[in-house]
Amino acid sequence: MKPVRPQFVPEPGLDREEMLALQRELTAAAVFEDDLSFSPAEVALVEPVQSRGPNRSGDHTLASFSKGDSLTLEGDTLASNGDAFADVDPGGPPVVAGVDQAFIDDRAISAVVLLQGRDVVGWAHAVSEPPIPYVPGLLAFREGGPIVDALATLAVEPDLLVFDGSGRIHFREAGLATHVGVVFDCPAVGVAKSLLCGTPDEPTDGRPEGWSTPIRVGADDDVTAPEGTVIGYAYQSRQYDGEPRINPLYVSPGHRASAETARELVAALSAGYKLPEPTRLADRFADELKGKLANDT
DNA sequence: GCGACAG
DNA sequence: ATCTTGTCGC
Repeated sequence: MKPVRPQFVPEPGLDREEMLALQRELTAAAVFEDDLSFSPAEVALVEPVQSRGPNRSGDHTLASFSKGDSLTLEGDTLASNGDAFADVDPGGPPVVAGVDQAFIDDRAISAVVLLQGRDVVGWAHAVSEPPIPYVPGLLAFREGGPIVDALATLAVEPDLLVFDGSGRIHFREAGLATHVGVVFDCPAVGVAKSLLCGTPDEPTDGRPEGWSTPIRVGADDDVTAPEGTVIGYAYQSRQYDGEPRINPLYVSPGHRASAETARELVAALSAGYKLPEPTRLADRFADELKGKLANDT
């Protein structure tokens, strides 16, 4: 896929004010309403993808992303591979991309896994040097570039992008999911493991599986959206029966999805683990790449 | 000035 | 994000 709005690609070398300015422009282009070509029910998963047997084509194994995953090191963005897409079913369920990152010293590994229903139909990755350190509110300028590079190698257009990080739950409503979603003008949702900003309607501790509560802009919250706006949801994707101790997920719209739909999509994509399958698999993929990269270098 | 803050 | 053993439970 190609960036539809290259002017918003997070390039290195910007100072803080320029990054903030870019985020404000980006937010104006973001759509926090449903503009999807499918419904959450169409991406519903019942069981974890990795526990299934050989898929339709029979040669993908999630335990080792073994098909076409050789690493090629060249240039600043050192590697990417957008191959292995022969298995996409044109008439099948929506294609969902999960995106995550891992780090080794001063290198960032961006990993993308493509899911169509319960089939892994492709993956891609990019290795690069993070332009800036982690700064709350500026994550897209640290991880966004390599992610765009990896996504750009995809031979098919995903119907949905799922990120590990916030979307609209962000000081300027311009989290990683929103930023990259707008760059590709692709429906996107953000899935964070902790809350960046905003206020839950109710306390989130010890909630049962399936529970959720809105995240709103409170009077004391430093968020550009009007007070009272629902910018996301706390969603309990998994919980233990006995002593509840799993924290909820913080789901928010990235682009072209409402907060409610973002929550429903994440619920439909969850299959027994805390993280929804796309993000969980991307996380595993990133770890695997990290291991291979640690040796070779 | 102090605090709080995705990954 | 990353550094990491054992441990409780299905």
